[in-house]
Amino acid sequence: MAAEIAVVVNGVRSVVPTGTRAREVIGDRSAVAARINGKLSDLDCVLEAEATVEAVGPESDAGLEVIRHSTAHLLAQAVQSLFPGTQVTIGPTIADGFYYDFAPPRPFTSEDLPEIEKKMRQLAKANLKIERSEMAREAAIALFERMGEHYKVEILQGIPEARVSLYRQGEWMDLCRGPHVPSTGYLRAFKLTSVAGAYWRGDEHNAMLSRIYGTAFATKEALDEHLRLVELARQRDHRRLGREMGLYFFDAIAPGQPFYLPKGIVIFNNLIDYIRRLYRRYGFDEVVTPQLYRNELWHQSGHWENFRENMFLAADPEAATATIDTGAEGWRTGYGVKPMNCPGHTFVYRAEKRSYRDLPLRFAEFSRLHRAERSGVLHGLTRARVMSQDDAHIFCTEAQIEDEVAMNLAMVREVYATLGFAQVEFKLATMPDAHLGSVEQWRMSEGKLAAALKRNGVEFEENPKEGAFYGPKIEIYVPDALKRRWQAATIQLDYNLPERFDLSYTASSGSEERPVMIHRAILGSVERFIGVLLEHTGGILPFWLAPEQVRVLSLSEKVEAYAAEVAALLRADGFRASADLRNEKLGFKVREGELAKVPYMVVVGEREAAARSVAIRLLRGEKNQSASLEELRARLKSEPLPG
RNA sequence: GCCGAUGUAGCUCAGUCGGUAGAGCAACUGACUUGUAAUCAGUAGGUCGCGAGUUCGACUCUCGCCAUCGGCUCCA
Repeated sequence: MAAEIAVVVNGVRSVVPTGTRAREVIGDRSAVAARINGKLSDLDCVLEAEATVEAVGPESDAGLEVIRHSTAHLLAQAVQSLFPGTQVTIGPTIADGFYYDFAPPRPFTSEDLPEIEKKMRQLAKANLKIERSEMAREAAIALFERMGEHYKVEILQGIPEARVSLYRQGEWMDLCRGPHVPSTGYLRAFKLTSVAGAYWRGDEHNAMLSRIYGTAFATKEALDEHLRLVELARQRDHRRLGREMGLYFFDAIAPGQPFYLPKGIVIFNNLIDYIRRLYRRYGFDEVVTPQLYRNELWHQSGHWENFRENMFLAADPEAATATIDTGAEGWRTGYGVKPMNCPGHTFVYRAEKRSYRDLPLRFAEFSRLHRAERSGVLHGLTRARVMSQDDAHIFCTEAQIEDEVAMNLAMVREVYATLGFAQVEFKLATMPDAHLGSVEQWRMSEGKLAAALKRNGVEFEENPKEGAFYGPKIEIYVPDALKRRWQAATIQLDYNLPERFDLSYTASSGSEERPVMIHRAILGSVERFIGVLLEHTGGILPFWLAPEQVRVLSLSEKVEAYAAEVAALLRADGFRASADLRNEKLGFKVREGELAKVPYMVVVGEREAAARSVAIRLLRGEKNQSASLEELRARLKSEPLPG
């Protein structure tokens, strides 16, 4: 081995003795880790050959990740010292922090967090050195076996490498790939945020572990700023906005189902009207099919087998035995409320003899769908038990698939751009392990979806094995205020349903062929979309969607009649206008208008009444533009209506 | 469904050791006649989520159920 090696540190070349540690060649004392030949490593990593070394600062993405990962270890150390008998499992970093899953004698509660956090601070203050070591995998298994860490043993048994790395800080140690900060003193700004249950390895058949979430930053200031932003995001929660803006509410009498108030349904209806206008342009035909079907339908469609747990079922009161699922033929007497429109649409398809000249056929429907969601998953409008989708089923030939998917993607892009969603995530969900059809057919359909995506020039990632069992799909995700991702739009290929319902069309050759079905929704669930849209906009909706578009504020009793006349005039023009004639000061009325997020406030006092004019105040305080009544009406009429 | 937490007036929340409840906003009434994010005063409003149990006595302690919140699993 050479006595000296050449290193390039942050772009500067030098020669150091072999065995020098990365920390020694990096001058920067604030560094939390090193990048050696591009690989993230500990600062104590020994340099044994020529290397390029870069400092990883605490504020960089990689540095933050190291800090968070090390903080997760600190958490585990604190927990094991406070709660003997607790086993550790895994503790990864996540988008804004980290978590650690434990198997404790009793589950943790949020009341345990302050004590754990206090212990973490003590351990951080002790500035324990964090040391890496390696050992043979078998030796590590024996070691953790002795320590009673059965989950770690299970993890080790799944690791292919012969040698594994361990990290020790003080008396405590953990199996870990690293890297970590050099000592616990580097961890200064962290906070434990919540506790939750989580299944071991994410499988609900496994044991329920106790998970603790936390976050960590390079500085106290960055941590405080993050906590402040989280708090601001909470105020955008659509459940809060829905109540504050008087849009909808929920009641225990109908779990998971919104009561839309007059203002809320305005948003709902205008979104649907917008999609309807697009349907005229894109060539869709709207239909309405039944809500309640004999269970025979669900047997034929496969929903009985695959979706029954999520369906609301009802007995037939006229049946001799009014049961739902008892006895061999019991199901025939029952009904099921539709959770999807697709089976109904196959009946629309079958209503006539179809030929290749008819295709593609595009049937759209906005009917309400009901799904018996498990109680723990409900989440305001974004996860409800009733929803209306801007649903459509396209029946086409194999050769038409790519064009159809590309056309629907264009529609998706138009809608999301119009509604102001700049960062939409596209995913291509591919063949799952349990699937119908041949691998070749799957790869071909996936290729068609990918080609349609590329034709639209959108970036997308694969979502491996996440396709439906009957075909691949394109999923479109949008984030809520807390950056949780919700699936909105979807485009799915389906070879199964046409088969089950024996659909066919006459080809030009005269032979009977099987059409392909494409399920697609642009907004997805209109409920979910409204929820995400409210969080995205903070409730400040575009003019065409605003429940109340104009509010006329009267300055005193003397101008009551004029204010009412202005509002009536605007209503006659078709605007959603109201007048606030209450005996209150202007400042109070303006405040309420702001809180209600009315885009136009129109102030009228004696000056305006005399001149038959108004003072326009836009939302967010852009104020005081005097205008004649005609100017106001012209201005409102120039507000764009999309589609 | 699972883990943890929460549930008090329309909304947001206090309520100590077990002795049958309080504020602000909203509502209603009145005064004020208002110029761009909260005028003042008064009045009314509660089976303390629901049901059992312990106790002389339960908003408070115990159990069950329901709903909600944060996660997990599932999913649009």
